[in-house]
Amino acid sequence: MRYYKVPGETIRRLPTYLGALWFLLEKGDVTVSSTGLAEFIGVNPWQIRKDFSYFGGFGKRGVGYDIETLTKEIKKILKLDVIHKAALVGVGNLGLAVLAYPGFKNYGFEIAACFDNDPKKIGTRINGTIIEDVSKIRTLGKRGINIAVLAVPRSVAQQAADDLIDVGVKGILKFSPGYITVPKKVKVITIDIAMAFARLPYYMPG
Amino acid sequence: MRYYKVPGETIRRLPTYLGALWFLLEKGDVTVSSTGLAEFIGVNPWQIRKDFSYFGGFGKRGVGYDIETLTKEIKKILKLDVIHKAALVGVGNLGLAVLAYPGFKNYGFEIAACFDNDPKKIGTRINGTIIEDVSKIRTLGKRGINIAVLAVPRSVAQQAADDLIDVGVKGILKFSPGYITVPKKVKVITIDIAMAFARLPYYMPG
DNA sequence: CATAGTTTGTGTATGTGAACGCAAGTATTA
DNA sequence: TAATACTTGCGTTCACATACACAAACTATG
Repeated sequence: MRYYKVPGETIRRLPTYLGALWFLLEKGDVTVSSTGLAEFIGVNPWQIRKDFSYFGGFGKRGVGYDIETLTKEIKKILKLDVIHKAALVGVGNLGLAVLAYPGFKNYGFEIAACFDNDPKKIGTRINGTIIEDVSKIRTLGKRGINIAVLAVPRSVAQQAADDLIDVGVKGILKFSPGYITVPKKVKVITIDIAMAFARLPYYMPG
Repeated sequence: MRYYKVPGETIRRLPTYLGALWFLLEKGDVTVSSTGLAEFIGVNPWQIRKDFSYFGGFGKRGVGYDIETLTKEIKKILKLDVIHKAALVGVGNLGLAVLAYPGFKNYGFEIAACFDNDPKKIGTRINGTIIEDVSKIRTLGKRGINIAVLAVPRSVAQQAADDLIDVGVKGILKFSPGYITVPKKVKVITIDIAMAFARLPYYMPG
């Protein structure tokens, strides 16, 4: 492991590789070449090899990559080799979709707490977790949760984020549009669906 | 307008600017400087000026940018100055969230058709549109719809995309994980929630 | 054991985007 | 009108990411 200076783009691609590897593993494959993996994902083979080389290289020349080993190594790099407990704030349509999303478990995430401010929802059980009042966010610190999914309207996103950070949350996946201010040591990744959508017409012919 | 060679990253940022401008307009502001807009969004002022300069520059030196004019210009660049009818394929949790998402209208999108393969859902009305059987996708061509949101499981994503492209869809916003093959003239933007999530632990301290 | 055929790992060239600085234009004030 | 303060537009420099080529390492085969 060199970890010398890993490009952000490489980190962005690692989860993609992971997803593809699971698929191949399920299919019964044992090893895969950079070429095979590349055309499965839709990128160039040398891109894949270069990405892995930042961490020392996981393959065997003349053979390829052992899928199981490679999976483990990538998980280790991304710190996904331990279970991460996450909290969901905002159990609206989007929040429900997140709860039902099958992909999270694969990556080692477990939604261990849900919060909402709608009295009608509070107390109901969904997917095995009881929806709590947002005021209970401050109990999170003791529950070993340091990741949160923010699926609330823009107007309350900053407040919710502040509360989460207060109790030790270090990473936030935010679905609300707009910019929020957070301390440097907190990582926020924003998915703005409408904004992704808005780029489509530009690239469409006609 | 020079349109000489616009970086993809610039196009990626334009919707963000649009979102911020709406907010400022609602607040009652009339003009905004690159510095003001920058700190509102969380980027550098020269980034914003550079981005606009690719299109010829919309501001007035010593004053700033007229918010209303700027909004119109950005919409024109992104081809958002006309209403785009879109189809939703897959009315699961995520599909419902998309339907309920308030942001789309702002950008000029209208979900004009919904499809699912669940007999229990077909025929029911949601947000003003009736859910149709996926076999009805082939009627889309006559309805002037050339954009689609794909919120189906990975296993049927390729098939659904093929069907959509057959009837003239040119742009797809895909939520399913995995890679799909499409003709060059079709633009696919993928949002893989789990994958975005998977990057978080890497950037978190501890 | 030698040879042919694969496939990785990585140094380098090329391309693309971000950061910066500054001239040029605009408003304001005296 | 002149001077000052402000803000844009854009050329240039620097940093990062991709594309590529090729030596090194491994397998298979006769």
